[in-house]
Amino acid sequence: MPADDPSTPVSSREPREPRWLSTAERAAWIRVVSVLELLPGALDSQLRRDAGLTFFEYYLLARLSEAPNRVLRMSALAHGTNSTLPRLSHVVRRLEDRGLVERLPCPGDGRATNAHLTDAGWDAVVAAAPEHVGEVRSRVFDGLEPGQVAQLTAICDAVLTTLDTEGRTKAFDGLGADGPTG
Amino acid sequence: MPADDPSTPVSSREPREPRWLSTAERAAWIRVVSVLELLPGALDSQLRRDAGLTFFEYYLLARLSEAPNRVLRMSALAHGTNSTLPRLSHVVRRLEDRGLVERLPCPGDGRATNAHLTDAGWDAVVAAAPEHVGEVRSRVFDGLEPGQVAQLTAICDAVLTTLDTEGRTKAFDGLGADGPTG
DNA sequence: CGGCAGTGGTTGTCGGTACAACTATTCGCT
DNA sequence: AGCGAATAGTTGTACCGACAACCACTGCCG
Repeated sequence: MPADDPSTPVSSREPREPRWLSTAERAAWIRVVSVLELLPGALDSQLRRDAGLTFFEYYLLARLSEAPNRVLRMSALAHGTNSTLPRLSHVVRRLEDRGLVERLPCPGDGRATNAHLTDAGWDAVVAAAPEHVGEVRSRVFDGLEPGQVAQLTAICDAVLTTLDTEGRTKAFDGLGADGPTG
Repeated sequence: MPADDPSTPVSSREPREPRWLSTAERAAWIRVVSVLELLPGALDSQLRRDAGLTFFEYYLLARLSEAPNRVLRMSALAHGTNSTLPRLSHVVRRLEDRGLVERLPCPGDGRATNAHLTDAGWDAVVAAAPEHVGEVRSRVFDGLEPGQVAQLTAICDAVLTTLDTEGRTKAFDGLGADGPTG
């Protein structure tokens, strides 16, 4: 319990300890925190309202829709959605109950499970996509100038370097899942 | 249910419907989504591990620590944390159980409640701050060049324009809460 | 070919958030 | 005054995600 002067707000103390945030960094951070708090909620509620899907569910289905044969191993899907296997397992079970996805044992590796996007699942993503993309546009890109899009890409790449221990962001390099090779 | 060619991934179809994302926007968006997914988790787990606090709880306490007399009305606090009153009410109750915050009826407006940061609460934020700031640095700012910090600020401001229906980001302009004026 | 570490997934439980009622106080209007 | 509308918070429920324990299969190594 440091006995610092209690009349001074925590976050604006002098950098006696090295490495407090600079004024410019603080200004940026406050805004980043707001975006982290508000943007997921906005995306979630639009998708919920218009498609009955979570933001996470939507991206899961979208990932599957892009995969060869619309099939991906659970671990590859977890990787591709920046998620964990336990979380994914729960979500996929719910989606399976709704008929949007089905789980098949992976031929060639008895441990693995393949997730397959059903026709109903495909229809659901296709139906949800236009409005979702519209939301992303109106919430994010409409306010940005072209140069800022590139800046944003570079900034996120820099952040993901320390955050994304694997190369999750890098496309699914043909990690096709219908074969045993995995 | 559009009957689009099922062999084409949803997200790379031609812009027959206006307003699909451009290639550059898509590149940016994929990264933004990853950050939205990974960063909160990283911040949460560091704070949980080192201070027993949620990211949200930490920011709530930090906001209170910056307020005059360390007091804020619930609605002002909800506003300042980009949150809702129901959520805040639950969180504050838990923090009150832990002795970090106390709730007092607001003199002058019988409907309102003032949240007050206790000494224990102050100590908790002060103790948690250095490591949390270190985490923010290492996760976000260490990878950025000075120019990118300003870019990030501008980009978030643009996004928050459509997201932040009120001027939440703008500092608590002396919305002091110990008086009835609110 | 038999044990054993490592990999791939699933399940159980708990904490946290959203959403929808519901209560209590204040404000506006006549 | 006094009634209705609006404001400020709280509570209840249901769902989602984190974490830890657990099971099943594979692959290696003697």
